[in-house]
Amino acid sequence: MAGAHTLRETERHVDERLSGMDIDFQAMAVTSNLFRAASAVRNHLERSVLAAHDLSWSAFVVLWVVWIWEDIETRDIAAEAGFSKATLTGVLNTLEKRGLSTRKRSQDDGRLVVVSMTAKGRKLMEQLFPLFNKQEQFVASALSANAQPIVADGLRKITELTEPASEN
Amino acid sequence: MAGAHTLRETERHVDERLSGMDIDFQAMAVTSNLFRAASAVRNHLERSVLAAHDLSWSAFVVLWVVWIWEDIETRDIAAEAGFSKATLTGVLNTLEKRGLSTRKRSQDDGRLVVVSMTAKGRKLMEQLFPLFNKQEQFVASALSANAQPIVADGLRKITELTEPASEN
DNA sequence: CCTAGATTGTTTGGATACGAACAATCTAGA
DNA sequence: TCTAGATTGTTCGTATCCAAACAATCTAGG
Repeated sequence: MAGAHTLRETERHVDERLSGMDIDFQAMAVTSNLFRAASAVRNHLERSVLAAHDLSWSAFVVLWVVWIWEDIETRDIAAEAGFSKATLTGVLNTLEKRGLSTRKRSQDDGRLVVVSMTAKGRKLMEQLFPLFNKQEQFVASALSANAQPIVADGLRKITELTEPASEN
Repeated sequence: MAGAHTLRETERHVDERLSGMDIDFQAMAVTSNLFRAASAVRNHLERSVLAAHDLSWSAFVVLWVVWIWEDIETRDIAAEAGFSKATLTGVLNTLEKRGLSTRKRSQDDGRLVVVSMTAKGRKLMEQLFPLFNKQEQFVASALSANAQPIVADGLRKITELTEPASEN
């Protein structure tokens, strides 16, 4: 990541390059920092927590959603986790092969599939999530106690504004 | 995305599910909102700006970096854009095929490759980036004028804390 | 009861991304 | 000068991800 230029160097260079144009630099800083932060944090969490358990990022996200909601329909997992149902099919195959989750057809509606965790999967999450949260704490420690809720709130508002109504 | 549950519903459900454990909920909110926001914003920008020009996200990022830095070495592009040099090779092939950028070997060091934009690529960015920035402005409008620099700053600090020293 | 349309999960085909191996090139030390 | 090791961009194999097409199932309207 980091590379040859610091964040500040880059921002300064960008300012110069776009000086003639009518650009909202503050808005640009918000989005570009958003992507760099998300990518850096994801990498950090993958390396510090997930790699040791050979879990991909999306596998962990699905595991998390299922753990939280318990007996959740796949269409809801996809919506909650934030990727397509095609992708979800593959991830669920992997988790099932590893004995971490199971699928069963809904009795009410034959089109639906309900996912639930195995005891093994639950045990894994009970062990894994505290470690994960410790690293989340490390990430958040970059912010002052005052700034933390402002940032979390701001990100939530951004999500609500830009997230499409539904569908995947 | 959005799905069956609102963000608030989810947070409440999570709170209940983890009530017994020693979890830093504030830190969890920061990171989980970070990922949802990044994904939602990326989708929004892809659909509202990039799709019309048939540009992938990473193609646009590379184009942006080259546009800003002008005659940049590929190793620096990869670092700046945030993905591996293997990925960069593919993206540069695509951009070159479309006549948006060119590669040439460095004269000082035969291992290095220097990338620069074509006139066509420059024209595209001059047309495209203001539209892109308009949407960035829309994204940032989710935040109050006070909150914008706090969020941008917070994200920068998170990046600096979690980004590995270098290497890709 | 029947059927056209809607909904859901899976499959398919193609795009995107990365680590490891590789060839070309540079550099430091004898 | 010569050579072992380091650095760089590309290739290769593999994993991940998505949109579109598809089959199974449900639902609304006659």
